[in-house]
Amino acid sequence: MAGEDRQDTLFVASVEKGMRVLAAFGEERTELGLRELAEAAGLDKSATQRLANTFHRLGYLDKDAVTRRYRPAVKFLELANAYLWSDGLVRAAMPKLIDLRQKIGETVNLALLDQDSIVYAARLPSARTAYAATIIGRRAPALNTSSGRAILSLRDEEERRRCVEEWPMRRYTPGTLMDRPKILELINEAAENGYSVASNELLMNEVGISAPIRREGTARAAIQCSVSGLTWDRARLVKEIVPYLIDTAHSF
Amino acid sequence: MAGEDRQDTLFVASVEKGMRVLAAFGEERTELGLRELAEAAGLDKSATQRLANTFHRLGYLDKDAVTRRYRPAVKFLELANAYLWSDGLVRAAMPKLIDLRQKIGETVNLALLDQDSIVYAARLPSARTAYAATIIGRRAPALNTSSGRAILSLRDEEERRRCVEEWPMRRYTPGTLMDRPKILELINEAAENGYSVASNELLMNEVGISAPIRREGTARAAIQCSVSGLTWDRARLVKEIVPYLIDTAHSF
DNA sequence: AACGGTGTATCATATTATGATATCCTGAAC
DNA sequence: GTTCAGGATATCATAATATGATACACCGTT
Repeated sequence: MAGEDRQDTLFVASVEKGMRVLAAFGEERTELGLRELAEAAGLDKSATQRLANTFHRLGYLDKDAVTRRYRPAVKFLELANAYLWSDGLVRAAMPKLIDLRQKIGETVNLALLDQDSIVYAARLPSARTAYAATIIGRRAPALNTSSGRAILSLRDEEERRRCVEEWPMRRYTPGTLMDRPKILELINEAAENGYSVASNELLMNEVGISAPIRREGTARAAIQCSVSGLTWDRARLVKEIVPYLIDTAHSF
Repeated sequence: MAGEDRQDTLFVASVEKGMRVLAAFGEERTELGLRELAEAAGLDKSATQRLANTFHRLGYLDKDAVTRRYRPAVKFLELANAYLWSDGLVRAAMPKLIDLRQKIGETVNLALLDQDSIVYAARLPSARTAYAATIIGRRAPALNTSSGRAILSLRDEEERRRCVEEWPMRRYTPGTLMDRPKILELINEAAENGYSVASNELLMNEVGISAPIRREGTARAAIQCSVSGLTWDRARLVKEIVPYLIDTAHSF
């Protein structure tokens, strides 16, 4: 191939297609037939058939013998295990998260900043809550979470402003804050206080309080506590949770 | 291609090579240079270079700018998230695991049987423990775990015997039981009692107690409690943990 | 300064992955 | 019971890709 259509010989396009198949599954697509999978992955039907069959034979996708629909297999969890071993910050954080959850008796999570989102790498639920709030790997816009805002609060003002202007937002509840100036104000407030609070952003009646982890270079993680807005008010949070949260976040 | 070397047109070999690269990472290989990665994946150096570069561009591998070594990226967690949404049993189990952990105040896990191993799909640590015991995705031989034995206890005697004969074992501690007849005896005992106990198998001083989940067809999951062998004896376990464990396991 | 090992860049081409298409199967509608 | 539409499976000819080999650059060690 010549000119601008020259082949990129350091990129394996078949692998990219393959990963689009795996990435097609998620909260809203838990099992898919071939046609749906092709559509969700944006691929040709024949390619999807080959790729799905390949992943099935490799053990990454299960195929229902009756309905012929595909869904992720347990090997997906092994990939996550590899990540959890490779991230020194997650390894260092886990015992501290366990201690914190024991101490305050509420749900504790570890959020990592990844581009303009946060992704939960550890979830220590204290009591029953929505399933989405108990499993790792969930991604949410940084601007809409107390963790994202806490992490950004360690950036300088110019960069905070730029991030708030450019990064995406998403409404999860009627209470999700979509007002960018207000979000910037909350981030600046977090820079003052050392923690950030978000109410009803991802779940109704859920209050998230986060403190950024200061460790090695640009902050990319925060510890978050999650409590019920029905049983906690701001004063009580500041008194009973914030000191321990900040202590833990600063102990790295 | 003709004859027995005929191309398998439903299998994408490049994708298989790609997944070997991702699967090269794990507890003992948290970050790898190209040469190490090629060796671990059993691939040619050039192929490894292309595949690693591809995964890096797709966001699945991070590359250290200084050392040029690769390691898994956060997107691995998103793949796990997809699995956790797609497994109805894990979704159904989570609130029950949270309740059980609250009730007994000890670590609670959900183990899934996958071929001849168990893989942890949910981990609810109660107190500080080894990192390996707090993260999902870890795989262990079914025969060496209380969960594997509990699940097998629901199979008929003939199949139990066959599994104990054929499935692999692995020693983790000096206390890991490697005696197949003895393991079969413990599985039969679990069939009588409805739960299985394993001491010092994966970790020293750790006692695992598991009850199989009876739900839809062949049993493939168990709920496990993990306690310290230093503070619990068998009588106390039977009195204070087993009833709640079995109640939870039977509530599906 | 020399050398070995690792990572990067490039090459010619064999082989693979491709999109198109034919065929089969199944559930729904009539 | 028959027909039909849609989804899944199987197969094809070939364009394009992924390949292993190899040259080169760089860096740490001796």
